Amino acid sequence: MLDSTLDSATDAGAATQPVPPAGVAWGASLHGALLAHLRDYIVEGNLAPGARVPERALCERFGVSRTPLREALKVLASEGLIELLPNRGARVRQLGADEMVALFDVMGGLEALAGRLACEKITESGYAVIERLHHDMYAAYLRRDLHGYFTCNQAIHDRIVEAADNEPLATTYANFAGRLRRVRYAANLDKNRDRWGEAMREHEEILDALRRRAGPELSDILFRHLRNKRKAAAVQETVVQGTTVQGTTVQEAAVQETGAKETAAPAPAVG
Amino acid sequence: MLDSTLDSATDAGAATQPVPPAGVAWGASLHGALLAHLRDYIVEGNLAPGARVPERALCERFGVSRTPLREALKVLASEGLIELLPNRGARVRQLGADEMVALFDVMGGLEALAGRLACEKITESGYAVIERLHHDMYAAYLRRDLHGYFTCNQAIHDRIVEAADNEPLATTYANFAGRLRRVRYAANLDKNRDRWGEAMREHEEILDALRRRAGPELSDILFRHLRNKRKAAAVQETVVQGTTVQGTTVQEAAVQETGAKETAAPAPAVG
DNA sequence: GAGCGGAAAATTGCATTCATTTTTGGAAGA
DNA sequence: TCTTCCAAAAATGAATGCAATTTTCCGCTC
Repeated sequence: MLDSTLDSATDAGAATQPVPPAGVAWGASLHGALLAHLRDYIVEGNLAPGARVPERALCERFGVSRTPLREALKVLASEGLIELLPNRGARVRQLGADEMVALFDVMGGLEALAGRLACEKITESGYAVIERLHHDMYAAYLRRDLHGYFTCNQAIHDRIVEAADNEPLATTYANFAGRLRRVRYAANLDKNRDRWGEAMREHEEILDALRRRAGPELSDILFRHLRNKRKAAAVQETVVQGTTVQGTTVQEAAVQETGAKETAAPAPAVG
Repeated sequence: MLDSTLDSATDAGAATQPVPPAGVAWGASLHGALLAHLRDYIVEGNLAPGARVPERALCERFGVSRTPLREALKVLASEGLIELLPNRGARVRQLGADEMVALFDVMGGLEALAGRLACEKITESGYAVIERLHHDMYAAYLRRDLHGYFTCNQAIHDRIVEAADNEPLATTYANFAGRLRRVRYAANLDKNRDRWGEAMREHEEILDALRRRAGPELSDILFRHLRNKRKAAAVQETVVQGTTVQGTTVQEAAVQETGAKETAAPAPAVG
């Protein structure tokens, strides 16, 4: 059975990969549960980027034999989270700057699609929820509450994807979000007030287009929004180790292989 | 029944999944090779939709033991090609009408993204290739050459994705293309001349927008193009059994579980 | 003839085992 | 001291084995 130490490994309100990849009850089987746990384990940054994935150790940690673990590794490799080297096992995928740009663009394309579909399908109450989140976010912006801002921001984007009501889209979105999860942004909004204001204005446009159900327009805005987000973010891949955030807890920063250090709570996204 | 002129339209220039999912040399390992073979085997329709995936038989067919085969099945499940039922093995995923619509929309979103990125990155010579394909396609249209039309059409879309120069996008695109591969269209262009002309006009717009490097515009056109394609296609999921094309080799035909048999060739895409 | 147990057979899921490759560690030599 | 080489140890990739679940099939009952 799976070790209880992993139970708390899941992140706060993040869209890691909650969507069953194929409309199937994956969580039921040992394979599905192990896969989810292992994915979280890696996405959370418990393994340094570029580091080998230690089969033996993970087998003990998760209390399974190598067979199901290796199956999970193959799947994670197909998700792009790790890479398999012939006869050398698996390594945690390390993102170069260009790969990161590519992933960001795909995220932009997926959000653009989500926005367009959301305009077609969202209900009035669904819109109301997003509108309220938007106002909450604006309030957080006014009082310079980064954490509150981030939370609302992510919730808005997640709601848009949800409103698109497209299962493969949601799954794919979650996959790419997970891949980019370990990427932190050096230039967060503290140091980049201009971007913060700009992002806030973009969100005004987003809400407005959504209100008018202007699909193509919202689509375009969302893509540019993601583009600007990337451009504003001086990228830096870091490793967060130790206790994971659950609500209000603060993470410890542990340096691994990179000299980079991030003391504050994660600033997962700007914008 | 479908016209016999479409016989070879199956894997004309199709983008099944040639892109290595993670920039790794997958083909080198047995796992990678088996995965590719098995994916093709299913995508080609050798297993009926909804049918059980016979582990034992496939092990013999591919000459491997169950361990690597099961690993491949897990990956294919994560790709959405098959589904895993706890203690009941794998089944070939069967697409309902709504799921098909969802997949088509994602394809539209991915092509829209590809078009936008292509406008940013395509070279003049890259554009020239697409332009030539476009003219070839138009010629095929004029002489009512469905096969030629399909081939050029698919090549154009593939080239756009290629021009986007985004590896995760290409991989994801190939994945969804594979999922939709078994979906055939009852209302092909023979019976739907209106759609054919409309599709041709849309492609004129596509080329024009690409020539002007009008990213957002091309993005929008491509999404609508895919939408129209779906709407025009009376959908019907079929099983192609029997001879599969593998280079020049011809595989044996084996009827499995469904009496359904389709001798004529697939009409993979319209427009 | 249709519906219903129930045991045998097949299948699945996972652990274990084995051959091969890679990595490690240290001794020998420059 | 640094490099090179080689054997031991570890790790990987795949096959096999085994318990548990599911499916099949045959006889029985209604």
